[in-house]
Amino acid sequence: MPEMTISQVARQAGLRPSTLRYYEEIGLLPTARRRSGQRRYDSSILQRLAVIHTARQAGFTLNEIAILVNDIIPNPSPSPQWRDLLERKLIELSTLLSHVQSMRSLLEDVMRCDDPELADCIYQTGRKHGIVGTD
Amino acid sequence: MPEMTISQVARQAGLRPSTLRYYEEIGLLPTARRRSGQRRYDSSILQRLAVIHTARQAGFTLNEIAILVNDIIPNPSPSPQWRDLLERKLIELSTLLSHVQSMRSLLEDVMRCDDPELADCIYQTGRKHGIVGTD
DNA sequence: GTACACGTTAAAGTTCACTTGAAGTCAACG
DNA sequence: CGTTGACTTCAAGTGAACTTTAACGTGTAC
Repeated sequence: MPEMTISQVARQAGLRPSTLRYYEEIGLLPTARRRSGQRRYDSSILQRLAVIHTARQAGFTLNEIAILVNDIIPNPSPSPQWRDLLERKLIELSTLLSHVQSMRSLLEDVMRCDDPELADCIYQTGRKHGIVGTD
Repeated sequence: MPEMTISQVARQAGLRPSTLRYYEEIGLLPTARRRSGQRRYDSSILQRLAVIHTARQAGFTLNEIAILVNDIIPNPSPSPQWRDLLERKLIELSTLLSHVQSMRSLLEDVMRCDDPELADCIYQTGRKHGIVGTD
């Protein structure tokens, strides 16, 4: 089995070793086993870090991710309390989705201004999206 | 014309007055005109705040938003430098989009576990998304 | 055996996006 | 005229997510 050191994992995940230690410290990652004091990981950590990364990008806080991966997923607790949390988070995600989409259309509009009427086009785009005033 | 005070704007935008002062301070909002020392806004500010809000949600930093609304949109500068920035930001947005979508599908999968086999279902979902190990 | 790369912890520092607190200004009300 | 309430500025504080620093340990290479 490929035992990886902290910096190997960090390099592959695009993180710093300090970040991995920090994640472990706050309970987002399980305590890694030690080989003479040093952390050793196997490759499954990478998938887990990918999930954390995705969740981060999707606007979850580290705390929320810790709740998700430590409490909600592995616990067979029938408590409907986390259902509310997930429900709220799903709603948040869909508003986030629409915000990302409208932001993309704004940027695409601005990008499309490659004609000679650059200034005008940008100005129109700005007005369309409510960035410049309608003075 | 409806001249609004800072707290009226704040209430309507779902922000605190301190946030508006802060936005003005860092140049994200133009210096508001003063009526005997106090800021006065007209309703166009709300649209602008909405754009800022959308951009925030879409993962832009306040600094990036300031560049977008102050430099890129209103300037007829043909400098292709901001084109690169926008290009990068568009790419970021599409990866963000896919992250949001996969996060949503993860949460939806977890939510769907409302049968008697709750523990198993959650566990399967966790494995499917690489949250629990394949030990 | 000692130099060196890489690891460790604990504590303090950094950045971002605000918020809070102190001290003061201003207009309207009684 | 005084007090109330909403505003002002400026400085310091906050929380999240890390990073940096200092002092120390460990295994390999020469």
